[in-house]
Amino acid sequence: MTDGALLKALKALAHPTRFRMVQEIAAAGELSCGQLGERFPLAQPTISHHLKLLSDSGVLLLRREAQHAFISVNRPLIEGLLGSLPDRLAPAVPRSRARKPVRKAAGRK
Amino acid sequence: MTDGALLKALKALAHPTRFRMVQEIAAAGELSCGQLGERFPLAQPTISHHLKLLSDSGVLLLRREAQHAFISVNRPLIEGLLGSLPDRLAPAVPRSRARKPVRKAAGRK
DNA sequence: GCTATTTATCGATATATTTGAATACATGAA
DNA sequence: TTCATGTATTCAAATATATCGATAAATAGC
Repeated sequence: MTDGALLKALKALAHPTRFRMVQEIAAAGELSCGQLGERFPLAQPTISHHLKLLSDSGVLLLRREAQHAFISVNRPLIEGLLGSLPDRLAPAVPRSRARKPVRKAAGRK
Repeated sequence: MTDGALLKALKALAHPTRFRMVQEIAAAGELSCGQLGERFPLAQPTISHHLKLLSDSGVLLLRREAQHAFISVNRPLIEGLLGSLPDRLAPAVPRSRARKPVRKAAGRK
């Protein structure tokens, strides 16, 4: 996979309101949009917009029930994709030129 | 520490050009601004601006020598601060209400 | 059907970010 | 000092993002 998905998630998280939204939801387990909105001094359309960015990037999950939308954090993505950030950004030291090929699996493509 | 520094680093990384800049520098070990600039179809002031954001956030380190500036990645920050992202965002499951207080250190505040 | 509730979308405005041309700054060499 | 090189800053324009009021859409209850 390319870095596209990771970049999208980073972009979604790189805003103080959205970052905190994820923290609140993680702490609560699951919240409705309205319940989340009560915790921020922002208009409802603004909350809705931020939630859209977060779920479009995969950071949050939406569960729909009647006219409610319940949101939770996508833990696998947070631990997997975001956890891989250091490695994707700056893979351990590639040293001069790998001391031994370590038998790379058959070569790329 | 608050999440301020982390947010700043995320913001710096959440741009395709800057993300790739860090990758290039990580792969090369150390590059001058000019050498880095050759790898991107952007004007020199633009490169300089992106590098400023990245070093202001601590992701890159600048070493100055004569009229050159050599840049490298701040690996401790990448592994430490960025590595802590999943935990800072969504600290492991707080379960219903902690099965046993585990003796919380004296209570908050 | 109508009404209330909850969330999403549209449209406009305010603010922030990205970009590059021109220019300044810093340093080494002549 | 003057010139050349490499990097930073200033300024302005283009683009993107954040915000909110108004309104739409979906749905439950009547």
